[in-house]
Amino acid sequence: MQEENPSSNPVILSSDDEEEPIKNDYQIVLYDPTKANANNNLAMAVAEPEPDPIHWKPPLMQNSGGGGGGAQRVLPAVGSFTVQCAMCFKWRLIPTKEKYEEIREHILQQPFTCDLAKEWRGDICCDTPTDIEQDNSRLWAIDKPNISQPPPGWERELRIRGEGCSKFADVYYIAPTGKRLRSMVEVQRYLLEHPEYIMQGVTLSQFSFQIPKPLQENYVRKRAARSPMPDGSNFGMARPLQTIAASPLSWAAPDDASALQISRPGPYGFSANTGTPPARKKARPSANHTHSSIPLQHNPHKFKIKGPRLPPNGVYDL
DNA sequence: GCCACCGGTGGC
DNA sequence: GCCACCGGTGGC
Repeated sequence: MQEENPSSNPVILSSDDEEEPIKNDYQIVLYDPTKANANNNLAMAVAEPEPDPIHWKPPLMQNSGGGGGGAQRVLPAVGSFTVQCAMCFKWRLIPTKEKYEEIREHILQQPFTCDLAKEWRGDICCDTPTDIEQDNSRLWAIDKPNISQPPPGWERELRIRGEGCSKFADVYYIAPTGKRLRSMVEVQRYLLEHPEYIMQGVTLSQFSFQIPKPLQENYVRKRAARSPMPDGSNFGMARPLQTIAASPLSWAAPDDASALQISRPGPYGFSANTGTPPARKKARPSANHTHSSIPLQHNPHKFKIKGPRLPPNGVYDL
């Protein structure tokens, strides 16, 4: 495993070939040209190449509906998708989101290679120059592998949050009725209320709310420490107060080069060079690298949900 | 009033 | 630190 890059640059740099393209064999990467009308890949890059949180200003918002609480930040839409060839490590743009989801669904079992791109680009092969260089002009994020395609008629929507937010992105599923669902619990509830989908064969295993991981270090604001007092109290505060005068980022976590595990593939890391997942304090069943099937898929009819806000037995029947 | 977006929390 | 979930809120 190569050392992580302490700078804020993406780790997979130096474009292509020679310079060992890094540990990630066939990572899927979403990249985001950071703004609308960026239908087209090339160098849209409205974004400042240098992340500068202090002076960062949201680009003009081309209104997409309601606002959020607090400071408004732009949510760039993912404009394009790219997948790395497992043979030559070059990036290949995937023409549609649907195609991308199709590839992603079985990426572990069926690694992507340039050959597969012949389907939409007949003349392509591993000798063809890379479609896109990894540089600072775009926001790069490593997606999770083996996410089911949404059921027919449903859409999986990924919304990237602005820099400095507490999370990188949100996943929503849009039901055929237009209803937006934002968690497994909500999907569960919705399916129970609309048994027709269950009759059609829709199961929870077809949903995943996993989000990609940004390569840019510190894109996501780090969470303040909990319960700093020895006695467990927190001076009555759940977190540091963010005053109006303070920059939203002024109390962000201090610079910390050690916080860079962003450069690795996610918990499901599909880095063929290492074959090892990032070290975790505790191996969680669903994050176990040794079995590569989709989490939740083992028993499509019974889905055990972790977490506090659950039915008493923690098990939903579908 | 709706809902898109963001923050925060508990658990691991 | 990451994940899953969901409440709050402000713009529309």
